[in-house]
Amino acid sequence: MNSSRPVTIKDIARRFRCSPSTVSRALNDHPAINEDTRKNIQEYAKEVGYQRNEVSLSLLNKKTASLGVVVPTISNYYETAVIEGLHTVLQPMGYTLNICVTNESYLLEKESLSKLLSNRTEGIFLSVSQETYDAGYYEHLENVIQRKTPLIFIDREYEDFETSRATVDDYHGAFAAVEHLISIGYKQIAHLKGPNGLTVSEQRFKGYINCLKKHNMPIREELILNTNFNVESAILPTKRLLELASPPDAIFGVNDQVAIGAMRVAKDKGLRIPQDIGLVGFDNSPISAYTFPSLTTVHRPGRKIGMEASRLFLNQLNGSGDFAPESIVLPSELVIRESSLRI
Amino acid sequence: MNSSRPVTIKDIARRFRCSPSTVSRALNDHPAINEDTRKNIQEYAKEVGYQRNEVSLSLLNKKTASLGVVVPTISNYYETAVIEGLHTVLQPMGYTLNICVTNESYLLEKESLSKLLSNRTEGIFLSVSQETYDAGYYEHLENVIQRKTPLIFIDREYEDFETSRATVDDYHGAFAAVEHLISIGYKQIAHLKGPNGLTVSEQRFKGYINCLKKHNMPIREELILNTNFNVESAILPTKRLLELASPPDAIFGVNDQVAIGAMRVAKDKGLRIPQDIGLVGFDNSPISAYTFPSLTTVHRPGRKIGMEASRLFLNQLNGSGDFAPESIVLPSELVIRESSLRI
DNA sequence: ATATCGAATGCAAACGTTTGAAAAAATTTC
DNA sequence: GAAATTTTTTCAAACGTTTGCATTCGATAT
Repeated sequence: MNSSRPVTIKDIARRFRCSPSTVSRALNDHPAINEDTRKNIQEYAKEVGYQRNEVSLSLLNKKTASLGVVVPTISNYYETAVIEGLHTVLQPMGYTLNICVTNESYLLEKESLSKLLSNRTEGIFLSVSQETYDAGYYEHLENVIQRKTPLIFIDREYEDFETSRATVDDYHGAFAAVEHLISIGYKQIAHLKGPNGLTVSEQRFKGYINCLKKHNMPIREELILNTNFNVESAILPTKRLLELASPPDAIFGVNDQVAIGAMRVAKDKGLRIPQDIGLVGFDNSPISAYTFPSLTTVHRPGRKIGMEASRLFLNQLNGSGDFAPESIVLPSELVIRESSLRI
Repeated sequence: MNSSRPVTIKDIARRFRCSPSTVSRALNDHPAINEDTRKNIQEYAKEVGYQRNEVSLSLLNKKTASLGVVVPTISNYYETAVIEGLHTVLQPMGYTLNICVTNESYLLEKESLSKLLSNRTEGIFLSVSQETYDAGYYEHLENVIQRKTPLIFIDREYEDFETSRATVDDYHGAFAAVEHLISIGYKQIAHLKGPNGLTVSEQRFKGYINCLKKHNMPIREELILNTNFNVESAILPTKRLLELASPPDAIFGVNDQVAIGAMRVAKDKGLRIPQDIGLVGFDNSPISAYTFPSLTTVHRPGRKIGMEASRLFLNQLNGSGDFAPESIVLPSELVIRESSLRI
């Protein structure tokens, strides 16, 4: 029972009738320690499985080597890709990642951040939740900034903070996607938009609109409907689109999930893709290459985003006092597959 | 610059010319504190954004409220589902999850565990890496057990440890999958096996073998090839299978990824699925429902596994001294789709 | 024999918080 | 106005580790 208490430096000191300082120095190969003492102590420590209590060190040095990652969800491919990217860079540097999932809830986001600050996390990667944006609150962020804890926005962001951020060029990706549909010859292009207010949604929406404008195509309000980033949320809106008197001949979904939902509905209605209706998604999730027909989409480099975000964090950390926030915008890339290739 | 140092209880005490104890008690609504004092201190604390240093508390109470999750990867659907399940139960209880990715490497696994122990993590969920099993080392685990840190195995496990574990009934899932193929009328059923040694691989393999035996079907060694759980690793083995003088008329893949890899190769060879060759996977990952044809598979309840594992952890934590490890085995369930439905 | 030096070790403070026990202050009682 | 009582506050130790400075102990040089 008692054996479960971890061995401390004091325990070892008692055993050798010496002071904790000596043990500490012996374990850390301090030169001023007698060779024999050092060897004996190190051997004994190994034998009893001594493991330095990093908590006490954290307190002493005010360094925790832990970072917070606050994301709306981890069940999407993209988010895990980002986390993997963060991991790739930061785990080898000794950082520990504390993953917090907000489920798109403002309250959970607030609590997560508060918890991370209490735990003296050394940096926070944040992709804000949908509710947060809707609510328009950002006191919980003020808090982080006041602490001068490096805060890196990932993808979803607030425009009005002096922080670093890593985002994908959603605007041009969307623009390219829609332009591709136009070039194929689609005339009535609908958009299944993401939730209002989020930068991601709005940028893609803007790309859609501006591309239509550029090509002098009419913007039909009834062809723009909101969805929620997941498959289910696309079902009803797509049905409504296809039941219109003048239905669209192509749909640009805010992400792959939504496009796949639309694909389902279209197939159920007996429409042929891409002959009767063209489809484009966004994300280039692995699944998009295996749907039937395979889905034209816009590649979003999640792993790279994670790695870039790490870099931004490290820059801010090592930056001397006069730190200037950086914004990294990675290009997105159109991936043309079958779902839009009407000949 | 200086403003970034977090406000401490001592700072507040100085401000009110009182002792830290008073501040601490005031903040914690201790009854023995004067109402006015309490209010003033609380107000001021809020104003300056005081946030309790949990690190110091961890040291004092020997409780860190953090748990380790050590997994080979997070880029598969199943793993993230498990993590989500863990999250669902444990985040509301105030636990923080430290995710460590081993990339199937023994060394990384060892280091991760060591780090988690040093950080005085209160429990560890472990899905052992492939290399670890191959190497046969388990000293790093002895260490965890010696510390009496609750260790919960997830899916991949060692047989010979007295720990709790949550696994899916791979054996019967595989058995059902193969039996389904047989019932449809497939005669030459190949198996793309996972890496040798891992329980997951071996159980599914055993299900495959025993089902063939039960139905008096010959076991052809050349129809059993190893893969690595990912799409790419299935390509070559499948090619070899299809180039045999007497090729299989069905393939049971160790997971969906592998089955999808096989599907790719089969289609490239001009084979029709399920008419010319039947395919079954394992996992019921979201992608499996959207491949063409959709993939027959075995559902593996990742979220549930995560939640059950949490329960096991909590049991062990709250259990009085005489703790007996539990093994939870969740049933897997055959999901029949198009890839095996030859009429 | 004593001063000097170098090597090895110990002391004490610090990180931020909580908490039982003691002390101080305020209030009540006679 | 003093004693008793209650309310409020402070003291000190503890958690585990590191580290500048002081100390001790031999040994060497004078």
